[in-house]
Amino acid sequence: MIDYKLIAKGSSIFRGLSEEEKNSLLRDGKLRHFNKKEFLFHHGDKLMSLFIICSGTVKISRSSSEGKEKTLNVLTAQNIICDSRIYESKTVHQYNAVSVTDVVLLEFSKDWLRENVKSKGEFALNLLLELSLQNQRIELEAEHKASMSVAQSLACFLQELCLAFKLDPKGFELPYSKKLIASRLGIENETLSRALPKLESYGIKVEGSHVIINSFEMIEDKVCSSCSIEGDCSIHENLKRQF
Amino acid sequence: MIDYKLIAKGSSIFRGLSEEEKNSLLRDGKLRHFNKKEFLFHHGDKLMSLFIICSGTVKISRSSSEGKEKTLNVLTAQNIICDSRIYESKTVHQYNAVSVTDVVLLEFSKDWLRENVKSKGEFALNLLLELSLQNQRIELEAEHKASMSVAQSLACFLQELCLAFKLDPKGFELPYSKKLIASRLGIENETLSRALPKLESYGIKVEGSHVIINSFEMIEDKVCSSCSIEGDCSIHENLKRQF
DNA sequence: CGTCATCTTGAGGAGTGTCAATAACTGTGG
DNA sequence: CCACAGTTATTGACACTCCTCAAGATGACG
Repeated sequence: MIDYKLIAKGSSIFRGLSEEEKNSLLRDGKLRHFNKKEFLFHHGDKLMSLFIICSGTVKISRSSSEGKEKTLNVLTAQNIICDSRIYESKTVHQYNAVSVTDVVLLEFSKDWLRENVKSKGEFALNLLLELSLQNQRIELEAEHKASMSVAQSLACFLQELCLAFKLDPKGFELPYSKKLIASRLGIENETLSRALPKLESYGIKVEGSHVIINSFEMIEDKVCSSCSIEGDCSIHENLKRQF
Repeated sequence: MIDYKLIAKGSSIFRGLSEEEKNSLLRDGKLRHFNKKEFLFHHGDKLMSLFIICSGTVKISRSSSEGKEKTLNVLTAQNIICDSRIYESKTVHQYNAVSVTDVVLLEFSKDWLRENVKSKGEFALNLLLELSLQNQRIELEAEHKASMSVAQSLACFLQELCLAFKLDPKGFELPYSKKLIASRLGIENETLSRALPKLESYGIKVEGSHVIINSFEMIEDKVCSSCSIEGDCSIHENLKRQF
């Protein structure tokens, strides 16, 4: 029997809280199970809860008016699924959330969130930090997409993936399909295919779904140079927590 | 003598608070004056404060490694200038903030913010809402940039501008230069110039800096359809507060 | 072993960035 | 008030990147 609450306890939104506080907060969570390719919620559903992922992978997506589906994020254990509209008084989900694998979640109500933000100052600060990190990630991605070629974005993405999943750079399998990666990067499948051979110039070799990373220069050169002038770059820390 | 604190009191982060609370919070603000084209802070400066704009216009920008400057946002009275890294323990600014016109601000310290988040639950909720709206704006813009042509983005932008500044659609002057608009939209000046004539098909005519908007179809069709399935679209409300 | 989804490869085209030249505007000092 | 310099805006030619459509190739799975 896996202790899902123990996993959830490691989520960043509980950081710095006492054991009692964590347990008290977690007591209100409702355990939910989903099979793969199930919708956790649809765009347009009434927004009632936030979730903490205990196991599995969840895709956050939106389908545009032209029928195309854009993947906004791919989340795994200890990440929270929290539509940022939850802080508005009465709204609907802006996204779809679909399980990629089998998934276990803890569900918390909107009211639980508001109550605990008001009464627990430390918790409020954690949420503000979480939201601000999300903010930074979105901004950074927008910036990357504007200023880098597809090959560069992809190199960056693979290196982040390797760090986030703690995979062996000397050789690992892609944790999810190229189709999902393309959608996540906001490009077409064909464009992704064509970018793969170009990665050799960044010290990355991809054959099928097998990846070998010889250098992390993209992250060193690009991400860090754009995030801070000082040497103490916190982006790697943040990346690990946000994937 | 203008009462700058009265203007600041109207900022969204104080919403729902009592008069006493507002006054107590505002008591800690330090009034700052800047001439036009002055830096409020540079990318890399130690992050110490947040600001509320009392009058004037401020450009938030970042200069990329290739020396190009990207405008991330343009802010005016009652907006807050708050680098989202303020919620991290010890960091530096990620952006530059430069005054476009003469500017008056109220400055509040990072510690002031943390203390009041902890002790005033309603204030914490306001900040979470503010941050989540920022989040939504960035996401929406990224999405627009990916799915719309420059002419569409521009039409959208001008219509938002008109609403945000409460300008007369039948004829108004651009509140800031085309160069700044291009930078704000993440495009080249030349591309902006070439997009202007195309706006006629969206019911917008631009000659020099004079703009006439005959219909708001872009906002109706594009923005609202992408933000919510339900009829009660809150984006106009949000737009007005975020410009 | 056949079916369906995923992935790869090719050819063509639309849109935006780049470079360069010129025009319009702004502000300054004489 | 004008002359000048510096910025901002427009227009043209061209290159490059990515998207689209189309056809195969590969792989997963019943």
